[in-house]
Amino acid sequence: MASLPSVVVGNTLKLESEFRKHTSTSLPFEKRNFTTTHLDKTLEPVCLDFREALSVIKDGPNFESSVYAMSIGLQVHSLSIKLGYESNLRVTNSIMYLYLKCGWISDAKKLFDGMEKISLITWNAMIAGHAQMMDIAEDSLSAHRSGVEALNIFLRLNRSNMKPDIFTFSSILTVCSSLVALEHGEQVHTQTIKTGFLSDVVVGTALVNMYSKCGSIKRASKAFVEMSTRTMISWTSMITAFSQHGRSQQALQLFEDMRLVGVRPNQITFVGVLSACSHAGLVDEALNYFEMMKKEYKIKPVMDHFACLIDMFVRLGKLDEAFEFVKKMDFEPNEVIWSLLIAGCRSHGNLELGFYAAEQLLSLSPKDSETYVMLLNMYLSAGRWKDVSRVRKMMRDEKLGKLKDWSWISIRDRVHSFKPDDRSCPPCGEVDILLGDLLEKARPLGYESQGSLEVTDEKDEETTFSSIHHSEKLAVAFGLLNTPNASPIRVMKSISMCRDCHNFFKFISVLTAREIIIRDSKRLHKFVNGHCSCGDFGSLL
DNA sequence: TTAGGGTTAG
Repeated sequence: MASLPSVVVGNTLKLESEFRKHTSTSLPFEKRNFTTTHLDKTLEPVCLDFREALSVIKDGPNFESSVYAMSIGLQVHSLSIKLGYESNLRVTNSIMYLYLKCGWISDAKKLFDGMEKISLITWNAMIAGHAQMMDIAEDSLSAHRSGVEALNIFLRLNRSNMKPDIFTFSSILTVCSSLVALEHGEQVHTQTIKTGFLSDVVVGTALVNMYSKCGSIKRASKAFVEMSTRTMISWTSMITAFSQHGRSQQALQLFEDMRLVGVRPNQITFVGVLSACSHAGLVDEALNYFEMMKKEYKIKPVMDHFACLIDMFVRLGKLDEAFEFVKKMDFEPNEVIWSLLIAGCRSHGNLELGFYAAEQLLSLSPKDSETYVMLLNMYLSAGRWKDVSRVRKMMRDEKLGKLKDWSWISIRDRVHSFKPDDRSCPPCGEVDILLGDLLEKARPLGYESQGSLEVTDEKDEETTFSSIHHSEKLAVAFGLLNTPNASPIRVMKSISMCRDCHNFFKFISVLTAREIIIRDSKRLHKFVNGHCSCGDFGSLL
């Protein structure tokens, strides 16, 4: 293998500093003084040490800058071919990571398919790259597709003559968590035991996270206890896991244990801690930890921390205090903060504050379909027709269509998808019969179908209709029919659950004596014996 | 001497 050019004509550092200058700014993307021509000029005299240049590009702090970095990446790629490094695995693998990180999936595939020889790192790049695609995907649908593709690549790797390593395992476990694919995750767990890679702290942490995200707090906790070493991230994962499962006391206890053994928490740890307080309505504790974070650990609060605190006040119905906190922030509230307040105002009947928050939210020109639908529902139920048509017009202007309601359930080696308007998906007859049957049984127990508001894309008018065919209902029914009695049902959903479905699953969990775990676009819902781990709060459509 | 992996609220 030819060695890489270590003598740099021009200056790699120059490229680095230019790149940093344009990406570390807090200016909104469109206001940055940043042009490709400018970068071309920077790049021109640079005959690169490819690794260094690429690592600079890949570490771009956000998606937009990464996309811009592609203009450099492409040039580096073609330069690498011109200079004869096409078959240099280190170079090619780096370029693969770059493409995948920037979301250029087809280019990565083209590169992968065209490579004469590949190494384990190439496989790992493809898997980790698809895993990261899940995070930057525009919607849950494409995120899900990336995840499934990552699983397929992992299967292909297993069938090849190469063996996965710690990097493969940690990536694929993350994919399993995002897909709520417990059975795949369990298989990977077994593999990590057989290969001895489970002792790796990153693999162990990924395993904790996988079990938690798949709804099994018991096994997450077991995996955590069995780790021989733990990093701050391992502790944070477990704290967050307890918090997400509504086990606030355990989350806080674990945080104290973490401090006791001298592991320093970070910003993300405190998000877990504060959200645990929020779930349990522990106002004093939350405020104490907030102070501790600032004073003892010198961690600057970010929007996420405020969101936890505001969420806490909103849950308790203390809307004025929530608003006070919003005013106290050093920065402008974002879409999430206003949405929290609006949801709170709706459930606690404080419409005036809700309308005020809605105006603030609209002035941020949100791009998220779900936000618009939430606003639309709010105005509709208040009979504010002027506002209804205003929001509709904004949605038209933003070219936002109907919410894409998809759900997935992973059973054994297969992932099954469901969408409400597709009556051709898996055996629909049986699913319909079961749903009808459950509906009949739920009514005497007190279930009332509420119907739900939805926005149609073509006719530009809302219709109220039964939510009986919402995708997660189909997926859960399919799961009930195709898994052993008493085993939990795990479903992933592309958008927020609606109130009606949320209510319905409580009854189903009683009627079928099953745990029903649904991860929607917002959070984890675990229905056990008529109750949901979200405490019936949270942004339901 | 190596390109690569794990944690964030609603």
